[in-house]
Amino acid sequence: MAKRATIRDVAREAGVGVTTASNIVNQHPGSSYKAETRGRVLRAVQTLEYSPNWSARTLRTRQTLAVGVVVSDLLGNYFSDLIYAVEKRLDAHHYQILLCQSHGDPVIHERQIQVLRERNVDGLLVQIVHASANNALYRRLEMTTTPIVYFDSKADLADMTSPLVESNQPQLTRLAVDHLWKMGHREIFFLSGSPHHINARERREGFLQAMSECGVPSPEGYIVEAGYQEEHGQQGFQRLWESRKPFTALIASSIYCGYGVMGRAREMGLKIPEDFSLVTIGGGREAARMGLTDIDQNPQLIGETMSDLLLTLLHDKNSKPQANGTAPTGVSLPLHHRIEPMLHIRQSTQEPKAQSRVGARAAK
Amino acid sequence: MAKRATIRDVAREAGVGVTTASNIVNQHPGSSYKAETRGRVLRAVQTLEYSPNWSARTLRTRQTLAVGVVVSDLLGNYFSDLIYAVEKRLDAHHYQILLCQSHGDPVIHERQIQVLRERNVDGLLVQIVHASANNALYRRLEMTTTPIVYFDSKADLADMTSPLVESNQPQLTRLAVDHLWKMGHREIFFLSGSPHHINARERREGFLQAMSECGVPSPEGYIVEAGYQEEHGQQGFQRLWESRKPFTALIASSIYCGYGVMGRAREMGLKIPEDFSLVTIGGGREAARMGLTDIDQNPQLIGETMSDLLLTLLHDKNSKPQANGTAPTGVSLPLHHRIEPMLHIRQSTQEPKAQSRVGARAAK
DNA sequence: AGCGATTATAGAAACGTTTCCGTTCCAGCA
DNA sequence: TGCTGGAACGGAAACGTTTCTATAATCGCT
Repeated sequence: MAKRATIRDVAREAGVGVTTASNIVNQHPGSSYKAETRGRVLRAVQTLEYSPNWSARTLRTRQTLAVGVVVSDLLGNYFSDLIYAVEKRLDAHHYQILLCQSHGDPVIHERQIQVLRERNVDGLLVQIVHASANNALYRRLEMTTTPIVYFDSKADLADMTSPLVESNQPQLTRLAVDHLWKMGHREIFFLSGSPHHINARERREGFLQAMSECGVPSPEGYIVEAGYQEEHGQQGFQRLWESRKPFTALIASSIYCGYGVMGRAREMGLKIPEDFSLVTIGGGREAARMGLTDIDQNPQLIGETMSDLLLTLLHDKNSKPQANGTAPTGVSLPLHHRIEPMLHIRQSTQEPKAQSRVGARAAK
Repeated sequence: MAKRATIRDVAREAGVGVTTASNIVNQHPGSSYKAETRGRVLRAVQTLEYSPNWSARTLRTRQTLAVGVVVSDLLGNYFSDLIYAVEKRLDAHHYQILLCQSHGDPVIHERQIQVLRERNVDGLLVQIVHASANNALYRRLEMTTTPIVYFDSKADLADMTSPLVESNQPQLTRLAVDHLWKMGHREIFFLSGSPHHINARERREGFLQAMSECGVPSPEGYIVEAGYQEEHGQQGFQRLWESRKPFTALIASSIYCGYGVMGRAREMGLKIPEDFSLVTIGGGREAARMGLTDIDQNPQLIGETMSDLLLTLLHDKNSKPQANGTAPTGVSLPLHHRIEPMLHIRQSTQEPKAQSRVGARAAK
């Protein structure tokens, strides 16, 4: 291919100065040119198939119109839904997204962020993973002027200045409890995620509070340590089963956990929802397909919120305090955004039949 | 934040020339420096927290280490699996990926590619959508020196010079037919995708051939026009049902189509696999979860293949013929890569019981 | 006619690299 | 001693923009 035309070529072709060409091409505000000149330049652009060199432009303007997105993994549709929304939103504002996966490794996580910053991205969207292990990283990032929006979880940091978007974690379990309780369930067990995970702890809190408010004296007994994966669901269900505790409803920490429960239940000849009801958390479209009552985290809305926050940060750098110590001068936008989850009632929950308390029957 | 240090700052701090600093920082091959000088420079880099300005570097070297990925949509896990693999592979070679969605709109599709090219990406991975509508676009891209790997479908172009990776389309249906036939099924219907889609046509061909080879005289009668979405599955199944044709097995064009079938079947009181067997195409993990016998397109392998192809193109630009007309000088790599699908046998298929030919029973 | 104000245009600097090309220094050798 | 050649290093050009500053032209108005 012939060498790409430069702005100088355009200027020469149109018989104008390079400033003129540049201003006209970029529709520089506050510059006035005769229609005829403008026409000549535009025609030159056409004939030479000129398009500006992005590197040169960003070198000069220090604006890449790119934002980095760091996510642990793209597997599963939670993050792909989220990124779907982010891409759509940012694209509308002519921002490109640079996608990175950290595969759950704190070291890679940090490296990816580092690389993105060296690439001069205008902003970052980073999932918070291993809040404790990466604490130093997040603290360092806070010293930076790079606009950042975090998501999915909280960092251990006391005074964050960057906004954070996540699900209203306690509400996830609370919605599930309320739904089941209203249906008449009284023995509701929660197969919780790993206790190391702060989100899991919050969901646990939500569960305990909701149960308390319903009048359950010591709800702690209704928590089963499980995890987010299918095997955790299996193991958790197994343990619950062997404990002989009676139950009529289960809340699974994730849809995978839910699958584990369903698998074991089937093996044991138990039917859902006839023998017990099941609510999953964050199952998305997959839960819909499976007819599972589910608490929707609304990843799309999360993505949109993140994008909007980042866009305002990008648009008005002042909203983030500069690291040199001066106070924020712009509008201070709220830092912690909790996206409200939604309950989708489907076929995996129904009113309990008194005689079908699973554990009780097993204990007979 | 203080202004970022430049290579000149490093040079000054280390008391060397800027060339020296640059060479040492980049470990420029074929340059020899005293260990002591190297030490001084490296130390300066540390103290100044120097990291090179990416735009300036790119401007000079014309290498962005970025590749653009254009995909119709991130919804569903086919593409997220694919991109998961792509990101992983390219990241290992220090390439970043710029992600775009075209939302199935040919105009946006073209714009995205345009934008990416203007950003001087080193290469492109583009899904072929609307092969006919975008024909001119693909032809134009072929005139370009930008390394490109296409995927997911074929363009209508006669002489492509860029490699293309896709599933072995006919094999998708053939595998399904073979599996069902071996199990003893004889009345196998294919709920096909939209006939405008070239992939659907090829899958149809595969189906017809496979059926012929099994000895079915006129297999055309076993094709039901449906589509890829859930409602298409519903409608297709409905029509099949109303046609009263007997069948013992169905092949669904996609997992969504399969869901549609399952939904209607349930409403009609039909059980899978007792009343008829069902095979879906490209259901991935979701099919595994649902216990559906499925033809796996292996998106991960597709992603890896694409990445590897692009990497060789990037590494050895000669493998792509230059647009100036000279013949390709490098190794000519095969252009059309068909990834072999895999059959996963699960619970949605079983041997047919002679008395349960669905349509026949309905006709009684 | 003269003059400031506005409009229309251009030249050249600056952004931060990499790299071409050149210089210095010194050991080795005839 | 004079010369060669390689090792070690530095100056400055070039990449293609945007933008600062300057200049020529036009115009309204006294």
